[in-house]
Amino acid sequence: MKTQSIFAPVQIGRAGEDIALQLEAAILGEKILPGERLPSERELQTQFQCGRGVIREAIRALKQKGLVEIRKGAKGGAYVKNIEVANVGESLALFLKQQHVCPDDVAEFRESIDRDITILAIARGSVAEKEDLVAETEKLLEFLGDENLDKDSLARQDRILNIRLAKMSKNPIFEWVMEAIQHGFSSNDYALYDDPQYCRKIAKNWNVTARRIADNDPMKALNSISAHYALLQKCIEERKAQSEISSENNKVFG
Amino acid sequence: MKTQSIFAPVQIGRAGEDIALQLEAAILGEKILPGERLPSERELQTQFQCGRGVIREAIRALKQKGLVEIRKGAKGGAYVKNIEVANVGESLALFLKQQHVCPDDVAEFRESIDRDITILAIARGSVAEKEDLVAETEKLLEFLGDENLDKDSLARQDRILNIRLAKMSKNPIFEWVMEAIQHGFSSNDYALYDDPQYCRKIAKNWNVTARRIADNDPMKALNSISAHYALLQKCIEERKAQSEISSENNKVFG
DNA sequence: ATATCTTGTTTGGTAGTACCATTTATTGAG
DNA sequence: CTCAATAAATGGTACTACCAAACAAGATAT
Repeated sequence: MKTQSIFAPVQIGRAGEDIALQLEAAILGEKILPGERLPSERELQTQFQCGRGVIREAIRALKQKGLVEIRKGAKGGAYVKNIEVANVGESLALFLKQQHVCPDDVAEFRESIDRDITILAIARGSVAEKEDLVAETEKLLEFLGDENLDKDSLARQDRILNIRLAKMSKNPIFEWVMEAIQHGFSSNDYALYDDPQYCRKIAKNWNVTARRIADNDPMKALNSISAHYALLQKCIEERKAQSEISSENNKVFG
Repeated sequence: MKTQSIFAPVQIGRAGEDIALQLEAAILGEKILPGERLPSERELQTQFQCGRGVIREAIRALKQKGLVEIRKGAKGGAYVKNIEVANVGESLALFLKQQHVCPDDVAEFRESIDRDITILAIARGSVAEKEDLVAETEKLLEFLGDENLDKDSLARQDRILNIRLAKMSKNPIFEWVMEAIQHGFSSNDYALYDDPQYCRKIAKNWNVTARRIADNDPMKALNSISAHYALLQKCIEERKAQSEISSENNKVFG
């Protein structure tokens, strides 16, 4: 029960954000290392001299940012963890969704990035990595041989290839961007794998590209990359033409 | 107010997350448009049949994602807004910080993106835009002429130039990536502007690059871009050598 | 009649309590 | 020693009460 003197420090408004910032600073400043846990909510409540709700909101913010993982029960609490690319990807995906980004722009961007990555991968990837990449593309061809074309498997394998190639650039940012873009915009590729014809072409193209990378032939590899996206563009266009009829508006909550 | 039928009550654990997802879906599904507001916390409390704390946490999550903006007072509440690149940038910045991404990698990535953008900008930018870009670079040179080198002004102008160039690519994704990267990693550029010598070189380089873009000379323009990042790399290295001393460890909780 | 002040209402922000569900640690029976 | 019952720690939820800010409408002064 403090009588509000005029000199009283203003704790007004947004205490939760303050606390969140302090905790975030502590984590980023590595005062609390990944694997360790923050004090319990009730403990923080006494340390910060505030209600538990405020603490909860602060911790929730950290959780949303991917800085901590929350566990229940005894020995539970907010455990500091390493941020995963998925978090950034989610953020980007949300953004792309809300902005109604046109698929062509995404494809164009991906092609540019892919070309950049390919150049770096040829220059920096080890022989083993390059051979591995070729092997993975051959897995893709195998999937294709199966009778029941499993769309999910194909999409997953495509994703693996992209990430593996990105890793070979030895620059984590390219890897991140690739993950984020894939996370945010896999729908187009998915559509691509709906059509068995495109499917075959894409798989073959991947294989050729990988071989050219293994052969350290940048120019031809870039050609393959461009061909890949030319296919994707074509597929997008066809799909656009088709889906101009079906414009469903399903209400989610009724 | 006939918003009642939109949301469904929740029973099982993690009610807060459920609610956050429902609200998010409503926003992304454009049931609630930007500029409009969600029902008040107390209203949602009755609609979802739960405590107000849960509602608050859900709304806070939306706020953290940048989906809503919260205002106090009458006519206050959670107003839906368009997600800004800043949100993606923040998320990225956090990631880069915690992962200790090395500045060289960031510079390399930026150079790649810049080159991609430049090609597109030459191909798609209007004559007016190109001349405008040159004019902006000359502003940079003017700043340089002033006695009191205002670091902030220079950094801001540099940022403006990057964004303007990105805009000329006519692909919003490049623009966003550029914004995100700048937001997440401006410190290096800042360091660059600390040194008047680099400052002058960079400004001159910008001007040359802009002219080459205006002249529709891709190869020479790319050369300038590479020169720009060579300067940045050099600056980063020098800085790295200097700052190998400062390492403070302050404990927060005791 | 217009401008300004006062008051009331709405709404988010915070504090606090109580209770539940889950997880881990401890204890006691066999 | 093993395993089940119990206790303790901790997040999850509900509810209440009050504060602070923003806005609206009415009352008052000029």
